[in-house]
Amino acid sequence: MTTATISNIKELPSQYDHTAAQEKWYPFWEAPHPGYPGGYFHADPKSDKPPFTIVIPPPNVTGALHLGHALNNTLQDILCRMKRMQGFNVLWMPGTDHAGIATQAVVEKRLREEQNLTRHELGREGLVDRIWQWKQQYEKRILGQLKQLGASCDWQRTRFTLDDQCARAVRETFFKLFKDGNIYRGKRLVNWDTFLQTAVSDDEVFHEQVKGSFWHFSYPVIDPQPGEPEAVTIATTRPETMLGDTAVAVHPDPAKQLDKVEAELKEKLAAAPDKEKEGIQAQIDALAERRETVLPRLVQLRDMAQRGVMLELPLTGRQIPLIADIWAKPELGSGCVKITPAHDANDYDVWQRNQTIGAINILNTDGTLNENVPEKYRGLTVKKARQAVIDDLAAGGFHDPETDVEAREIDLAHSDRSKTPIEPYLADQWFVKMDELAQSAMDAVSDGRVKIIPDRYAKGYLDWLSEKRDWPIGRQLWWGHRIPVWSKEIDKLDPTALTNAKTSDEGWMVEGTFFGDQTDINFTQLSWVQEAVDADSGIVTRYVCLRSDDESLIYKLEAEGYTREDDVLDTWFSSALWPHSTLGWPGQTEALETFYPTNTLITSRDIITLWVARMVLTGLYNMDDIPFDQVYIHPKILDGYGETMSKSKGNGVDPLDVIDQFGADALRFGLAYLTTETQDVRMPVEFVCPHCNAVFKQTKKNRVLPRVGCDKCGQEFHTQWAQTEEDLALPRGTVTSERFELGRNFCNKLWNASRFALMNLEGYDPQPEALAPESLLLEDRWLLSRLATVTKLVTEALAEFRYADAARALYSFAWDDLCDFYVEITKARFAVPEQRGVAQRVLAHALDSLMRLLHPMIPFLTEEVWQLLNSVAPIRALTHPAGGAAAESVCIAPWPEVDESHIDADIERQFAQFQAVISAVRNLRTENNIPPKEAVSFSVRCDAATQALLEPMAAYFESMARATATAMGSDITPPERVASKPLEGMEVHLDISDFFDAEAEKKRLEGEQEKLTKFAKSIQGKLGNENFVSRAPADVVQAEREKLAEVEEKLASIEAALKKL
RNA sequence: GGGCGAUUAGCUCAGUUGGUUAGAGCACUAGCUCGACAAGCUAGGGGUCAUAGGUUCGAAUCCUAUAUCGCCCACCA
Repeated sequence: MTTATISNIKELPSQYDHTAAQEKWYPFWEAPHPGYPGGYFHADPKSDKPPFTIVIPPPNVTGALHLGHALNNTLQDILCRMKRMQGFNVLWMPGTDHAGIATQAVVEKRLREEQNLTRHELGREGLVDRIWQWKQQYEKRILGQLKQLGASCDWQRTRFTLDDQCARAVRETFFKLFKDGNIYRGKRLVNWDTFLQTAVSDDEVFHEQVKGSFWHFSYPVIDPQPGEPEAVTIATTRPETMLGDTAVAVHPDPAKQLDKVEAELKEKLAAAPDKEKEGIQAQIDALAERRETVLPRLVQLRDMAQRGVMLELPLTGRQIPLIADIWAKPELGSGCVKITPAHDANDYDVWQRNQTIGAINILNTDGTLNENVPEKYRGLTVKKARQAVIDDLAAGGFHDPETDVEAREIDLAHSDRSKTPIEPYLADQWFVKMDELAQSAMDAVSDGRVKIIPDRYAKGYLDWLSEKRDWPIGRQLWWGHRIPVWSKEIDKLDPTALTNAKTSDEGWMVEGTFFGDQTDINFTQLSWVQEAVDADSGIVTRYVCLRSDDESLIYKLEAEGYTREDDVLDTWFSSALWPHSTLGWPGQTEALETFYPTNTLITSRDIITLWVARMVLTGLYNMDDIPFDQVYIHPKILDGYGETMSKSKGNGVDPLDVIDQFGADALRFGLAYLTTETQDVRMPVEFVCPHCNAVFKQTKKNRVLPRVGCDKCGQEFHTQWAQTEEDLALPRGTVTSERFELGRNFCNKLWNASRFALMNLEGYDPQPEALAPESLLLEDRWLLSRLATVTKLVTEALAEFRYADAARALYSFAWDDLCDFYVEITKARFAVPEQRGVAQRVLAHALDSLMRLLHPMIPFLTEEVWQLLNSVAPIRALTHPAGGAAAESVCIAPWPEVDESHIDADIERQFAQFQAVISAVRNLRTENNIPPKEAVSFSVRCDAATQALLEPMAAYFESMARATATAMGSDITPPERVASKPLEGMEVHLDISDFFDAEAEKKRLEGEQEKLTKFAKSIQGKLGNENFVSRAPADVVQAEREKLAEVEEKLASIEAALKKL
């Protein structure tokens, strides 16, 4: 450990060396210490301290961390470090997330680019191996970044959502849900990429306007009654899908719907600006016309639908029903709409409401038409089939190519990865039933067991859950937890086909017949079965869910002809278990016992539903208890243009770049300082030129370029986009933000204030007795009062996640109070031997407390200073020095207690008078152009009490303003030539005989006079208002009167001074 | 389309149940290398609190509308 002596303290650099501190103290914290065999960050479940647990939102192993992660983890670390100091047994559980789609996509992309291989060529195992390699590399990098940041995680417990322990929790949960009947197999529309032959998630889909057409067709009505329409007209942009139509819909109450639309339009019209009124009126007129032309027909059709009328679906020989459904819009087109549930999301919803119509999938996985369409269209691509269908419909008289087609811009979905159009595709899918689970998670928040902070975010959480939409959990990927279900089509007459599978608590193997005479494995404990009958074919499929990953069991199952599901589980399925799976569940571990439920979750708002809600629900389901009792949602970091930071935009900032340049402490303090309740953090991004170190703004243009030329020196450097060897040969330009200068400057200020204190603690004597209160001077009591106030404020603010408030309070205390005043004052006191001791003790104590209060935000610097303090002044308590030496590390030092007895408003007011006089003297000096080196003298007219408090401060006026107080009191006579400044209850006169500049002083006084006159007028205006005097509270009126008197007094003295000039 | 949030100094942000002359950091101006700190010190300049109404003795703060921006969700036959 550091053994600092006074002499080497004098050699400490005048700039804080963040790199050295980071390298020194992180390993120190992780090393074993007496009472902490696993290091300070390791949580022992056997500890008798109360537990405090946070689980990290596991970062994706997709890539490196960005500033958003830095913020998220800084906020968690601040809380953890504070709680540790407050005597809690803190567990911060670290880990990473396998992030199915994102990670697999990144690795596949690399595979294509580097080796020109597709995943199919590599095979499932090969690809998964590749991804594991990627994961090892990035996990290391991510965890390294967190350590650089100073995160005090319990690294010995690091987990990964795809490791064995998490896998066990996933299987157990899936099994439980399966057994409870909460998992079922259904159909789901997915975004199908016919080129890559895979489903892609919504956020991997981009929309592009393309030119297309809008075709009108008519479907004949079968056996219309006299007077009824003989055909219905529908329109589509995708004619080929008509081969999969299973119904045509009309609105169930077209008249009412038209009324509703009209009412909405009228409302809009009333509120609309004039320029839009015309357009809206036209729409209303069109609507009125529709009532005449279209509505009677729609009413007829609606009645026909209710009668069960069928339509002929041309080209297919099929008949489809006319149905009544709200999806049909009477205000649009013909008012009728074709329903293709397997290839359109809205039509899919219509099917959900009208189950009998069925759904027909007409596509193969490669995008060609399948066996569900008439033979002549089979095998055709969508494009070819479209033309064939149009031609055949025209030939059959169902479509007139001359009149029944119009050009239209279509917003077409494309796959981000293959850039080909997306086909909505009906795929088999596993679902989790959400009704009860969602309700339980809603209840936990509505009844306050889980508190979401700020509480406005609870609304989104509850709204989303209240839809209780079943959770599709399968993903057509290879990277993830493979669904633990095996299936086989079985003969209905198979004697092992079971009917009681779902009802028996013992499982389905009651008779032990499944594996013949196999009795070596207790299969019933490890599996559960569901059976499904396909309505059309009558084929029975049996699904066996395995709880264990026992190889021999799997072997036997597969030997029986069962095949495993290809799909893996949604990444959120494993993340949802994070709070309990990481603690060992389903094992009944000591850690789980001690640390579950966890206390606080800190995350960003975009995953409240995807992640937070699901953790609550699985926590309640698996553990029968909430996973955490509060969730703090922190702001997002945006760039200088107000856009979210992302790698793909190129506006991301690597925290390591910031740490290199400014230090982890500066990064952390800067982030905490910016974390306010309502605001997102806007952070202009700059390039740092590696050639000349110039910093210049990143623009929307240059942020996506592989090479950028420096604004200052013109030389080029490469960015994150560099791919070619040529670009990469250039030096790398880092990306940063000047926002962190605040933190760096503050750290440097703290460092130098600490250096000053350490240098002046020579001969420091802790003394066995408490410091006698009467030995404290005004400034000592003032500092202690401020310290107690700030301690209270910071403690309360951090408990309520008001990070910015805490950071601002500490910044202002350290800089404005401690450095600008107390330290300056002690310079004079240290010069006087008999005043040294008390000032040293107060200073050491204040610095000690400040380091502890700052440690959660600024861990490295505070540790550095703490260790130096320990070597110079090991005992620093003010009132109980017998308690012995300070803790061996600030990270386990007790959190400062608020000493209420120190808080003294009178003292603070008195000190403010001193500050006002100092400030007045300095101002008068500057305004009268008196050089700083010149000594001046001044006098203060004031009452006896003020005189008593100011007189002992004479030495400080000398040292801080180079001014000698010549007279103080009520009857002083200022010298002939003075510059005067009236203050509250005082008047400061600076003797300017040697620097007399009548013009300058006159100008100054007149300026001040003008301001005060204006102010006086505004107060007089208020007081002259009868209503104000009679209605405002008496104390407010009184305060205004006193204010006015004050101002008038000041004006009088300025007038006097002017007259004298 | 629905929901949420924002708009305060050139920039990034504070501003407590409505009550001093609306604050901070950066940037800017002037001056300062006195033994903590030039990443600093001292003193300054700079704001019609987005706009329009309303409530009130009194509005940056409360209400209504508008504009602009951002985020989440839904939708786009």
